[in-house]
Amino acid sequence: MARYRQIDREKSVSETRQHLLLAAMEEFGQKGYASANINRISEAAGLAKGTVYNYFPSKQALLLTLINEIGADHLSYITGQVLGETDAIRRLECFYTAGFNYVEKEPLQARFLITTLNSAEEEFKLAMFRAYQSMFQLVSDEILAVGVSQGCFQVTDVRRTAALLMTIYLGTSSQLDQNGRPWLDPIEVARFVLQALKKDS
Amino acid sequence: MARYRQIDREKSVSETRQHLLLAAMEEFGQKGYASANINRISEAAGLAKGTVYNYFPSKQALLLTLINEIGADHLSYITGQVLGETDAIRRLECFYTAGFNYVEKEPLQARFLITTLNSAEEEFKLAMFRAYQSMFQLVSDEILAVGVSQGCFQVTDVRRTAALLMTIYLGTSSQLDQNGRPWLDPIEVARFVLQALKKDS
Amino acid sequence: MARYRQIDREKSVSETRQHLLLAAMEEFGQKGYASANINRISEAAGLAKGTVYNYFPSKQALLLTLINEIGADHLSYITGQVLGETDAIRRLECFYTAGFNYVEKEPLQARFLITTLNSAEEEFKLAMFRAYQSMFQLVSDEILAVGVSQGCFQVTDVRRTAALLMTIYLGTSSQLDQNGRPWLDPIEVARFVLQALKKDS
Amino acid sequence: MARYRQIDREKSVSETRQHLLLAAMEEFGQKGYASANINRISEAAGLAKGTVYNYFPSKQALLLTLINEIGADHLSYITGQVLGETDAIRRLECFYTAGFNYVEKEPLQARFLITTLNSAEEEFKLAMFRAYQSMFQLVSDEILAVGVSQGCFQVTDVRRTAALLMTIYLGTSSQLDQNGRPWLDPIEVARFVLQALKKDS
DNA sequence: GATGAATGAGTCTTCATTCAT
DNA sequence: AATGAATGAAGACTCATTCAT
Repeated sequence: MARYRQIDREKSVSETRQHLLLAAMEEFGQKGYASANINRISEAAGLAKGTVYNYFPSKQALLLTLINEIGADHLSYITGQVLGETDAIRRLECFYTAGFNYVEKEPLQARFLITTLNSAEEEFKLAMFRAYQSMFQLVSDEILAVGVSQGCFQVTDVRRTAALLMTIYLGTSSQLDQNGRPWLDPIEVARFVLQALKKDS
Repeated sequence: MARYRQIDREKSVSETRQHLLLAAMEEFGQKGYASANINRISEAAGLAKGTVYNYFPSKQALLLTLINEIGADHLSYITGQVLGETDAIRRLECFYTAGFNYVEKEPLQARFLITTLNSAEEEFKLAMFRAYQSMFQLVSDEILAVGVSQGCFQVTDVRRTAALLMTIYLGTSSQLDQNGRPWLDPIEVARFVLQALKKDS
Repeated sequence: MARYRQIDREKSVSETRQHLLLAAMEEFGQKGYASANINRISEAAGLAKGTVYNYFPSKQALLLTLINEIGADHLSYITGQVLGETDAIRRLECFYTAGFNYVEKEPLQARFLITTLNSAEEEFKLAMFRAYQSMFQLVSDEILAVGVSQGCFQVTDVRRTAALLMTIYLGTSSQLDQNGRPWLDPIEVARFVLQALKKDS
Repeated sequence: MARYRQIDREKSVSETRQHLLLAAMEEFGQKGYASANINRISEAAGLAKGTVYNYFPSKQALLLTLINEIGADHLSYITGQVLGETDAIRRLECFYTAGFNYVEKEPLQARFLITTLNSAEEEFKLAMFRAYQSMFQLVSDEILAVGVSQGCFQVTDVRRTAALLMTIYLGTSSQLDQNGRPWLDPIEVARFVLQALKKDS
């Protein structure tokens, strides 16, 4: 019963998987989990309806895979840049700059992450939080705590402040203009935050 | 076949409408638009399946009505309190305090607003933005601009800063703990923001 | 979106339910659980595809309902007739006669019961056994035990013998000819069994 | 893309076929035709998904092959033992004993046969009947007719009685306990039947 | 012969919506 | 106004089968 389309045979299994993940990322990012359509994902990846299920056992599993893979990508992108600096102030600037860069460089990934983070489904929100635990650590341990010990930040509660900084990052970086580019400026945001954190002299 | 409930007839039309809106608010707030279920809403309102359609022409219209009604409620709550103050700094504090109070006082409304604001469906996000236009005006005209003219805030771009303050409000007030109460403290948040805005002297 | 067929409004809810059960009985009886098609059932009942789900929450629940309802019907039919006799020999004859009559009178029910009893799905077989527990009791307590105490049967193990008699009933009554009528004769079967049970004098 | 397993090449074509038949027998025996899964069969046989189709043109053909092969095996096992006896009474005892032995010795085969015989699909039931034609002949010609001519059985209708004896065999031998062993005792069953058949003296 | 990725028809199930009562 | 039975489009998922390698 199975009739083959003129398959480009240069497409390897892992490439197909990547195409599916890409298509799924777009679909989930655009529609959210509940409205995402699995058949559309297969077809957007150039495959037949049921083919996603050769790669992922369920819609849910597909989303969870994406959360982990893209979350890790996002994280390593930001972590890499932040830890490239030693000065806490530069690290904080870098956090916002890298974060906004990610949105510009990988708008689909960014959109997916924001949509999923804001998803109404508790389960996926939780998975996102788990995936972002390390980013929270980054902000609290490698930026705030370092800034305090370097004497440039004044922070009463590191965890709450870290939560605030992440909230600001997530909120501002997801405000996009018509063209899907961030509307605010990471430098401005960083300046705002630094002003709030800086030690009164 | 339709038999009337022998219900005390004190339930007026507008009360029924309110029950529906209440039930819908909970459902949409909990599940999001796509996963919300119209039957569940009817039943939670103590009505039969089809009755919602006597009040609202579609699921979509129901949500849009809610966005406008609850948005307006939220807005007037905050506006009322903010404009009760004259000092810009007090207004800003009041903005965050009132905002957080709203979440504690009307958790269902707040949850609905957050969920809808974060909804994946562009249409509803837009409706929310329209409904929140006035809140944006409040922050930029009645808080920031006033603070600048009172000489206590230093702001380079009022609109962007207003966007930032609203982002901070929306982000922080939606971080709830296990019990559904805000995790961060509005005073702390206000202090953070004031620190960032205050004029170097 | 719902467009109505020219509904015969004389059809009450419970009639619809009965139509569905009837259609389901035929479908399950003919195809077995796994191959039965829920949409076909709705349509055979003169309803639209999804309508079964207004009456039964799932394919499985529909089958279980049938097992219980038809099982009880079958049981009461046979029990009624058997207990109408007092003599154990007459009761045994009556057991087979009534059983075969049921097959002729209610061929669809009978077919459903046989198919389900032989179903490959453990779950449904179990439900059938539960539903038939009482028939087993009937054979062992009201036929065999009575026959022993009346001195006309000689039985070493009542339970095993009851199992054998039920096996014979189920096996012979499900052997149908081209026209769907039992091929063997209940009287003959009863004579065979009586011969095997009768006390050597 | 196809890489050969570095498997010792002692596995001949016919061995592979046997593995497939074995795996299929288990699957069909456990799940029935409709719920049986061809992929699971391939995998249980240690082969890739598509490989079944090098041996059998379709799921259906695979089942039909099994019916014939296992039916023949079953038949020859029983026939061999029955015809080893000359006395009709011994033959009848032997029929049940051998039959029950088969269930204990080859539980998978037996389960397959029972499941298929009870299958809801007419087609397969028919194939089973064809495969069992000879067993029916055995009972009627080599047991009953012989018994009659030896003067030890009294039978009015040989064909119907043969059908009854087979029904009893199939019904009793498929009643298994928790451990998958026959619950009834072939000797008891044979005694029951002999009692029913024996000539009144 | 063996492989397994791809196919796509088919099935259960959900649910917004309609409308006769 | 309220009811709720009926509708049917839509979507997640299964799986027998094909065929390029």
